[in-house]
Amino acid sequence: MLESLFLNLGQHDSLSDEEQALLGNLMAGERSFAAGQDIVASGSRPAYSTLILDGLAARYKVLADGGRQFTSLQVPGDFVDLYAFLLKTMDHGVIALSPCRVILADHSKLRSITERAPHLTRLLWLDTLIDGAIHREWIVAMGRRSKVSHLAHLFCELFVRLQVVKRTNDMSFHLPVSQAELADVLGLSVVHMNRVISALRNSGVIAWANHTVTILDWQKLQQIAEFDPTYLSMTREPR
Amino acid sequence: MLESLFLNLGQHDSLSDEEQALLGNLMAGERSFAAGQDIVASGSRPAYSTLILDGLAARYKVLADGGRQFTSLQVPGDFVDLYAFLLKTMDHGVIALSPCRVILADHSKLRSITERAPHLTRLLWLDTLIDGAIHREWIVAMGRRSKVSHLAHLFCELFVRLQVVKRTNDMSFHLPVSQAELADVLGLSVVHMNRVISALRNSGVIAWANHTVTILDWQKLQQIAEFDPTYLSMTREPR
DNA sequence: CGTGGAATTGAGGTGCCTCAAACCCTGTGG
DNA sequence: CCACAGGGTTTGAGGCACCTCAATTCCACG
Repeated sequence: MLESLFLNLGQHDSLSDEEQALLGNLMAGERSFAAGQDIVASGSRPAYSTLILDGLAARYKVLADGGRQFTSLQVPGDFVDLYAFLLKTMDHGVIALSPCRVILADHSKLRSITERAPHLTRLLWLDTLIDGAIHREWIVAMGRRSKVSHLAHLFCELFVRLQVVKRTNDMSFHLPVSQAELADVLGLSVVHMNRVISALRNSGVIAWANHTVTILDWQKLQQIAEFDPTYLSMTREPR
Repeated sequence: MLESLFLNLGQHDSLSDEEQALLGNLMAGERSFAAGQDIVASGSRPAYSTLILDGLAARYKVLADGGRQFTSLQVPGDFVDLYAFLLKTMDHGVIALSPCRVILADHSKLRSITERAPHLTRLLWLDTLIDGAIHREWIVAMGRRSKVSHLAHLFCELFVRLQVVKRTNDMSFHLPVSQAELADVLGLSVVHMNRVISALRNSGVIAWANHTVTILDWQKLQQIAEFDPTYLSMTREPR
């Protein structure tokens, strides 16, 4: 059941049986959320962190004028709010974009891992660091890429991340979001989001139907995106 | 000499004398960098992390067309690349925006802290988590704020962060960057950056001369920025 | 004084916005 | 089985934000 978590953490360094057992003991209490529901509320002080088992979620902030911005997308095997363990107060919300099955990690147990399992602690820390690396990549995309390139980059990133947790199907993956939601990822209006998607479609590198993205030309998609996966730390080495 | 680091880490939770001593032992080897020099090169695999003692630095990425985007600004008391300890390979560079004095932390020593000092480990982890929180706020600013609001938000953030490490002077702080460099923070052209600055100046909430920003109306600046410092975790509590 | 980098201003073009309408699904009730 | 409702997608049109290219001014410094 924690397959995705093991795949996710295990791609950066090897996970011992003992560590897998510790994680098995850490994660407890499954929950389900419907699409559109808040998994974690902004301003709350959760006593546990949440791991996604199935589904797609996103972190977001809402501004006074009602504008919403997603700051990340979370896939199976991702902790949506591991940092809340130390940050304490949520300064943003986490919403389920599709039906989500999650499982919880008590902060008290996380704390005891930091007291007794340094290597596992480093791997969990690493998980939050990759989160940060993805944020930096998003900042670059928002600031200096064309919108088409930004979208291409997002697709590259999602494809690679989903591949790690075995949620791709050949060159396609499920992306259960509306164009309005995607617009809140890229920081665009719905109308313009639609035109950017059309442009990428018309260039023939991707297809998108039934909430499923198919990469038709991976080479060219990476080129449009200037995608370099280094920031995802996909090498297995001692950490 | 590690005053800024102690102020920075100590604002979130209390730092014991023992922990201060550990940090004193950790940090060794002072270096200086001139404005414009790379402190850490993109693609490198540093064996140590770098703490800023004095000066202003920034993380950045450069795209194929030459466009540059800063992904963060680093002030005294900040680790510029603490995450390299676990991420291993730098996927971006760090540049000195003003003359910088720094001091180093061997990754081997950092590792031993994670083996023997869990509370200090959590505080260092927290430091990287706040980094991430700042990134999320930047993403929101780039995606959904007006450019004037974005700039105002940046000034609010810098003022608060600099205040923590005692680098403000009443309501002013030193900001040794050109407008072209600021443009690479906000993701704008130099020309438009200049117009955004003018707009904020003309609204009477800030003054900016001799590389020094003076906040004339803190209330109103926060209002324009919709600034809520929660994300900076400026509360002292057990972590 | 002269010189080079930074700041500022002007002007014309493009990207992205908003408002608005049409179209296309899919699900639901008669 | 059809009609309709409602959300999502697509298209059109006019306007503002931000771009690029270019010129001018300002300043610090040799």
